[in-house]
Amino acid sequence: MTSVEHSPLTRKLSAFVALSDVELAVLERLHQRRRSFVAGRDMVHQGQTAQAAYILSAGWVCSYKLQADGTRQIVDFQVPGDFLGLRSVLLRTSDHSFEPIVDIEAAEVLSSDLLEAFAQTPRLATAILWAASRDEAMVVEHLVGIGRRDADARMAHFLLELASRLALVGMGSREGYDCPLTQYHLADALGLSAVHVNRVLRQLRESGSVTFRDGHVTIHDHDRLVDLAEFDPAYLDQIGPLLK
Amino acid sequence: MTSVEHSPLTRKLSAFVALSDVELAVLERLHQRRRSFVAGRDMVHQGQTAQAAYILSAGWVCSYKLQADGTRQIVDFQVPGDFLGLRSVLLRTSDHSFEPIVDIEAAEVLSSDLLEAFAQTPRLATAILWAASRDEAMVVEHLVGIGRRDADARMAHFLLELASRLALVGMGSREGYDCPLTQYHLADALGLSAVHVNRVLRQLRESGSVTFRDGHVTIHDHDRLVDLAEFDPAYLDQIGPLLK
DNA sequence: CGTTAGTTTGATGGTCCTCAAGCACTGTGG
DNA sequence: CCACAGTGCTTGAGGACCATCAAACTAACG
Repeated sequence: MTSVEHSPLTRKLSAFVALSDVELAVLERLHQRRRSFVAGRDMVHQGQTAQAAYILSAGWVCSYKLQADGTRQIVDFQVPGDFLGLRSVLLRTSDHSFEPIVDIEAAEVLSSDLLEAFAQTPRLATAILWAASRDEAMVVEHLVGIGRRDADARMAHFLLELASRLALVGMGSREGYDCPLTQYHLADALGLSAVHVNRVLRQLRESGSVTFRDGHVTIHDHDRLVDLAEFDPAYLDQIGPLLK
Repeated sequence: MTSVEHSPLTRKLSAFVALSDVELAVLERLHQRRRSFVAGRDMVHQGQTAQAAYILSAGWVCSYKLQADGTRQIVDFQVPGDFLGLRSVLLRTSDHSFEPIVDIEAAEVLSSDLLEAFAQTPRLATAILWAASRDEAMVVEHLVGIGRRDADARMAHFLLELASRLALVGMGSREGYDCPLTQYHLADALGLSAVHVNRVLRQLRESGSVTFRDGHVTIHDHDRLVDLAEFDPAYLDQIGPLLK
């Protein structure tokens, strides 16, 4: 490979905004402060005042809210190229916790780094705000799914969204992708019990739509899955170029 | 009353940030372009590229997403003092529709107005971004509710959140508030059927916690309701003063 | 005074939860 | 090398919660 290795975030943003060499350089410089976190130990706790955000470069993270009765609701997952706690930097809230699902690599981004980068390249600022707005749209879509889709459609939709997101950073395709989530993660994210998640997965597998097994999602029949989920990727694509 | 009449938004922001006279003036100037919309006719459609945001000054609005099968999910409600479509201005997406629930009064805010105001008073910019982040936290809490609370708790939580929000703009208290929503609105927001909403309301009424009738919510036993909902208002309060 | 929008209640059934138990695999210590 | 505990997956049985269908009732409105 002769080309420069780009970070997943760079790759993601480049899919939507043509970034100049200068902008690319600023973006890569945001990745200086490298950090590692081990699976299972929360990076940020609910209620904590965080002063830094992270750019995830390898591994998976989930952000969740714990309830008084012990149940938890996973709000969303972060995959390589995603920001983590961006809102907590721009403002000062951190209303949920972050847990690495596997050992992860992330770049710490201080508030000052970010503001400086924004000042240098406004177009980059727009691109990052775009990414943040896309994340928000995903939360809204998640809300719709839990409120108005049955378990099968919810699962199908979720697996398709992941496929889209991972494809954007070169970690999957329409045929499938690696996925370290357990059925408990799926349950906590989709508002189902782990037992029912298992049954839904079996149902999807036996119908020949998709198989989730041994950390790998295999999409057998993409069209059928899209039908089942009524999956409309508009909320992910943010139709049309953001910046020319 | 000898003091100046302030807009609901001003009132809301003032509860969290001490605004100077200059900042108050800039804020009031954002309210120049007054608009009216009639109940039931969408202000913004899903997919439309909106160039303006609105500050709601009177009436209620809901933002929702329609699905292919005809069901809809209400993502949140806007009450006086709330922004509408703020994200669509900063970026350019409008992934859901806005419907006035009653006839409303709103101030149209152009992208340029907003940027100008931000440039003049950075503290005001922070305050408005704070409000936006609070809205986002409400969506997250809504997600948690639909995913992990049963119908009674969901309803109780919803009614308490509204009480908090309305109290902030002087339109209600711990004892109750006026509320123009129908049981269909509640159903679409809470991910329930209208029939079940009715039963849940009856159950809450008969248990002496809260009564929702004839456009008015009466909270009989605030503590019981908080218990039932496991309501923790931390996500609304954004603890501590944002700016001194 | 019929029409429409919203509320109320009953009956029935499906989706999904809970409880319970067994299985496969991995890592750990005796 | 084997017992064992831990984690995650799988399947069955029974039941709760909530959806759906159906119908009656009220109030507002032209």
